[in-house]
Amino acid sequence: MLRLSTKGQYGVRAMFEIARGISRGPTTIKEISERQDVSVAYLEQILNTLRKAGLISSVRGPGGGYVLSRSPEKISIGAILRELEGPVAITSCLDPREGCLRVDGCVTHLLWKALGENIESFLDDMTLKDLLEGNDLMATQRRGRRQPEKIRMLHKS
Amino acid sequence: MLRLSTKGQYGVRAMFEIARGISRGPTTIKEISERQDVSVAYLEQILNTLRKAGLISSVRGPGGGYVLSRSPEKISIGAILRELEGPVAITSCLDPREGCLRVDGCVTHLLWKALGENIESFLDDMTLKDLLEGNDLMATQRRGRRQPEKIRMLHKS
DNA sequence: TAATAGCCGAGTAATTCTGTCAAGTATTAG
DNA sequence: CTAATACTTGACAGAATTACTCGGCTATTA
Repeated sequence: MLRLSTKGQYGVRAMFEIARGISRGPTTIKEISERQDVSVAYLEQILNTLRKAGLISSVRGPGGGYVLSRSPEKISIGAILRELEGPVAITSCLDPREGCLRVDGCVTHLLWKALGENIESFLDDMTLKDLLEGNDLMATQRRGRRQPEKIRMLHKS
Repeated sequence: MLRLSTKGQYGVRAMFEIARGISRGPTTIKEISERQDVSVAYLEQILNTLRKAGLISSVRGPGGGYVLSRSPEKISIGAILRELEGPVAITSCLDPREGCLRVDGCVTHLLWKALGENIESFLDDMTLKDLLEGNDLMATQRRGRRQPEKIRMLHKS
């Protein structure tokens, strides 16, 4: 229940790769493809959407690739997913692009709305920076470093 | 993004109708169909699943219908949805019925897991009783009654 | 000017969703 | 006992969505 499409998942993983490569300059589709095991053709489609949305920008020609349009802590997971999969909308009723006929007097409507807001605030609060820190942590956790705030939650299990 | 299937939605609405009809005895599929505007044939499928799961029980023959197997506050929305749509699993990786190859060292895995747990606790905490109270509230809210706890959240907008 | 790298639109196979349909079985009122 | 009521079950099918692929193009730079 409530599954995310591969497009959204791959999109987040691609953005993570671009963020991770910041110091090395633009990251190519080919690199992302190899590191995240997603086809080049599919990534083209995904990254194109994200570029048009202004989350990343591209550099063409040799030495080119993709770079983040702003710093990792300013790019939320929610922002990425919204571009690739549309707004959080548990039911079609709650999709601003569709609309609902029987809103009034519908308890379940309120229920789904509250759930949607819950999810959205989770996703909007989590950023690429958090993913980067979570990744650092996983790589070094045996050495007992200080754990970044939000990532601790990600590690309770 | 993250849409619930109609099966799950109708299932919750059907359970709400059965809960609402408690004082009148068994609720028939036909009644649910009329009140919630869902076809009888589709409801048969849905209610059958819920019956096999032990959430409702059926009474056959004239005067029959469906009744809750336990009291409304003991039936969570999460329990209903899990029967109709399987466990919360943002990605196939997190579906216990499937499994994941690349769990280790995958930050996004932790992210989706945390989101899933968040959603699940929301759904497991919300029960049919809350829906009933929310409904009462909507019917009488102009008269300034005391608002049940959880429903207040459902009314912040 | 050739190689690199992104840009773009169309198309398609597979899967999932959203139901319908037909033919039962159990129960009870009369 | 029988007719009407209601739930039970399995199969199936059309529509929509997903998850991609493919072919050809444009921009940049070494």
